[in-house]
Amino acid sequence: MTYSEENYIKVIYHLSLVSPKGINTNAIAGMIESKASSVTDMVKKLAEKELVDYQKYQGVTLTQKGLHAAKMIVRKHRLWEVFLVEKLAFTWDEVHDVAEELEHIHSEKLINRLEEFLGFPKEDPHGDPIPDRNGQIIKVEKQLLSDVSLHTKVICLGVKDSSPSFLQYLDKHQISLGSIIEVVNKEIFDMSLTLFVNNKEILISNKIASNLYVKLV
Amino acid sequence: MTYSEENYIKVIYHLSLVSPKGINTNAIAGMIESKASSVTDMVKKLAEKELVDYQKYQGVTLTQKGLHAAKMIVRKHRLWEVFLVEKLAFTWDEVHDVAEELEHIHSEKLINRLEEFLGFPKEDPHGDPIPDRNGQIIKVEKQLLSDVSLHTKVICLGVKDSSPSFLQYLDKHQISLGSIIEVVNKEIFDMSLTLFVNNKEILISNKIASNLYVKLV
DNA sequence: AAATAATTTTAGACAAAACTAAAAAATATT
DNA sequence: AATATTTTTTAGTTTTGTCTAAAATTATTT
Repeated sequence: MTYSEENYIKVIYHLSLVSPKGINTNAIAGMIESKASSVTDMVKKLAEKELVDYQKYQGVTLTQKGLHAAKMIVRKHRLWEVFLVEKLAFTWDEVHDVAEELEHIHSEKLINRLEEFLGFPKEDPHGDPIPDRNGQIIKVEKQLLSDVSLHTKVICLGVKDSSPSFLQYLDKHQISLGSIIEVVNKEIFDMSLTLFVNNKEILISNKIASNLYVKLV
Repeated sequence: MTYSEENYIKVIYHLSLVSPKGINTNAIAGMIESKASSVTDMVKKLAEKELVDYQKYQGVTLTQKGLHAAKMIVRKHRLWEVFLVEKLAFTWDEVHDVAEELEHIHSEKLINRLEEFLGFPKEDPHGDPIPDRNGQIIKVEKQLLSDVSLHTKVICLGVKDSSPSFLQYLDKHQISLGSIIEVVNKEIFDMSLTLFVNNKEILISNKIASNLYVKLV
């Protein structure tokens, strides 16, 4: 598989998680930052390689083979992100572009050894699950911090939005994966929250709260 | 710089270390495993980018800019090799192909952080020097084990030949970078050596000895 | 249901990086 | 020095992945 093919497969995978029907040409073009005609060309090639099912004008879906390939790319991306953050002290917002390149390194031995070296992490620094070597994904039932009821203690699992400005905001307020958060107050007027984190009280807007995934206890 | 351009620059660099004149088209083609005509094409492009000096029929030499680019690629290759061996338990003979891919990851921050994480190593697992972030290379005066005189203690620095069969031989006999070796006996007839390594005596042929770099003490 | 709008595909073109085959230049040989 | 050989370059294709512009199809609106 070429660099470009891998990117298409990855994008189709991410889009199918959101809408499980056939993925449209334009949606793919938007993500890849290319044109619809380029997507049609590539999709035909992927169909010939039996990585996707494709019928003219009906969009594409991944085959079993394509799904597995996609998961392996996501696995690599997320394991490299863990490496960058945990071992090389990258911040949340710095990892994505580098991982975008590293995910294309072709060596199963490398990625399996890396996984072992990192202690078989189950999630990446954004809280997204890391597929295991068979493509199995363990899902944690997570909810948005904005939906948590008053006086509940939760643990931070990840983010919904992963734009640099948001990730930098979290860094600044020392909220990271695994942070223990208690909802101390909810303001009815603007739905802002008062949290107890790191032995301090901090105030966050509803927009922040509705982009943070957490789970109970 | 594209993947392919980087490979050409790297090969030209390695060839210029051996013969410091203009590097011929055929030599490059041999290393890249391509054809002379392809090399001519690429060399023209590199000349336009001012990475090499090129005159028809006279071979190429790296410019300052090209030399620096080459050293940065070699730096990445060798740092990744150290990572693979020291952190992911790859053996000497397994690292090259993977490092060949990893050397093309474009992130200065990544490679500088990796260098720090590895403790600023000065040599890769084959004993070859690692250029620092400015392209500076520290050369250690090394000699071949076959040239060491009797009853001398030396430390293993690297290999001359790096074919898998040789590297596997060394692994099997537990000779690695940093191994302390004493030459206990030299057989005049076939120039084979008896070594004292790891508290054991082992016998090695002259061919082995003349492919191992060592330094005194 | 016809007309309009949006999406998708086709057709043809281009740039990068490789190739083959033939021409040109440099080396080597007699 | 003339000829033969090797090396290098040119010219013309090919493949991969992209593009624009036009045609075909599907979706939406009146």
